[in-house]
Amino acid sequence: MSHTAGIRQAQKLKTRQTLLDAALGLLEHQSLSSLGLREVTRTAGVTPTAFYRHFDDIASLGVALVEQTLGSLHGMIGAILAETGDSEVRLDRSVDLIARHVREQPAHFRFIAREQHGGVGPVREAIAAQLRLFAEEVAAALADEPESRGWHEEDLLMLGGLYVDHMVITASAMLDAGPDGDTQVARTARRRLRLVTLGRLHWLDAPSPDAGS
Amino acid sequence: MSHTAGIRQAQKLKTRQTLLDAALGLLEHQSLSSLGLREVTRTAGVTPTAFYRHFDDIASLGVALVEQTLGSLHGMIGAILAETGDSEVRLDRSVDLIARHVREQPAHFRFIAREQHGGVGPVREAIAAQLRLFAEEVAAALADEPESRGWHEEDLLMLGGLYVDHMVITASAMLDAGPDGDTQVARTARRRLRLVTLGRLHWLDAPSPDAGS
DNA sequence: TGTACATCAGTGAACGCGCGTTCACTGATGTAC
DNA sequence: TGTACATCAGTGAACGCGCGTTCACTGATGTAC
Repeated sequence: MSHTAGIRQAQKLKTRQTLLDAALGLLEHQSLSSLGLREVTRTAGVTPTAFYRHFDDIASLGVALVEQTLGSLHGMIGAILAETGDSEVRLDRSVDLIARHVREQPAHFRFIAREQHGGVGPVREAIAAQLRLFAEEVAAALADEPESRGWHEEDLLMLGGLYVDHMVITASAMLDAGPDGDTQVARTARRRLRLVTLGRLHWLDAPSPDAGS
Repeated sequence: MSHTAGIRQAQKLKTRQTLLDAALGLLEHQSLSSLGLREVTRTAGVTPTAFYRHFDDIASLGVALVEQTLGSLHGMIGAILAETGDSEVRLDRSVDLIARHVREQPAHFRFIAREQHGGVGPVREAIAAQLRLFAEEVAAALADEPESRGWHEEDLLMLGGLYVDHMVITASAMLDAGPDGDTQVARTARRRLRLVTLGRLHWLDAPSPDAGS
């Protein structure tokens, strides 16, 4: 049986997490492809060889980091989608929520923004897959709203992707702006969202050019 | 005087360009921060030490690459903005133009997308500065259109930035999709642009929440 | 035009260094009886 | 509960390798007279 904690297993997981945390910290000022195995283990306080007990190489540590990092953001997406009330208020709250998360865990957002188009293939693919899931989640939530009556599924997915991409862009812009520029970035982000929302409300007014083909 | 070609200077510029081209080629499959000086000179066919006759280090080669790469894209922005006619047609043409440029010089777009949030500070800043310029160019062009009557300058800049960001996102998505997925990406990109354009047309219908403060 | 000297882009050898990976190991944890 | 053996997370020494950077150099190009 294995219902006990398992001291060995617990220690192993702890070391693994230490390695992931060390890597995430280092990645705040460099990209994954320039991150060294020895650099990570040095920061984590373990021997270089210990690394191989947990990951094949830096790339697979990167993939694990993607899953952990974007997993922690699922809660955020949920919170945004659960918002109700006036659309203007919801919009403000969404931007505030992103801003708060970015301030609370900047390293996570920095990592995703940096590696989304970075030099490590498997990591890029892992991020793309997760963001696609997010877009689908958002699309599904949008589908339940009255404003989405009559929308094609493809268009809902397009809109979901638009929102997710803008979430990433906004987060990244906030990181670049620093704590002082936050307000201005949030202000612009809110306007962009408002414009997209306006487009959404008038989507069905316009004839769809390729509806018949 | 120096109105003559200057054989020495011409040769130096040629070598410099060879280094830049070699680097751009290598950057198709890795990021700048993992690019080695020796790797570049080996590909360019010169001695490692020759590198220092042209650049202080890899980072400053990166900055030079940004200027050259985004310089070549100014023409594209101009071409898109010069389009006239039905808004639906303009929109299609814009996406086609991006698609063509991405197919013709994938390495340039890949480099910008990758290093926009990459690990090399000076390069990140150079890209951000250039994209800001692009956004201002677009905003200025939008200001001349009848649809922009009554718009605040700040909102025009917001819209310009929105278009530029989407250009980058679209280009990046096309690179990821490869030649087969191009059509689908272009299709989604067109819909996103249409939605943004719809939002634009109804921007002044809605009351601006912070107009009075 | 011809000569004598200066410049300087690119060379080639050399350096010290940190890297990723291997290997045999140690000792705490887990398991069978 | 106690003992004897198995497992395996983490150690520490060692390796070969490519890196960025230095230095004195060479020889074609540029310049002054």
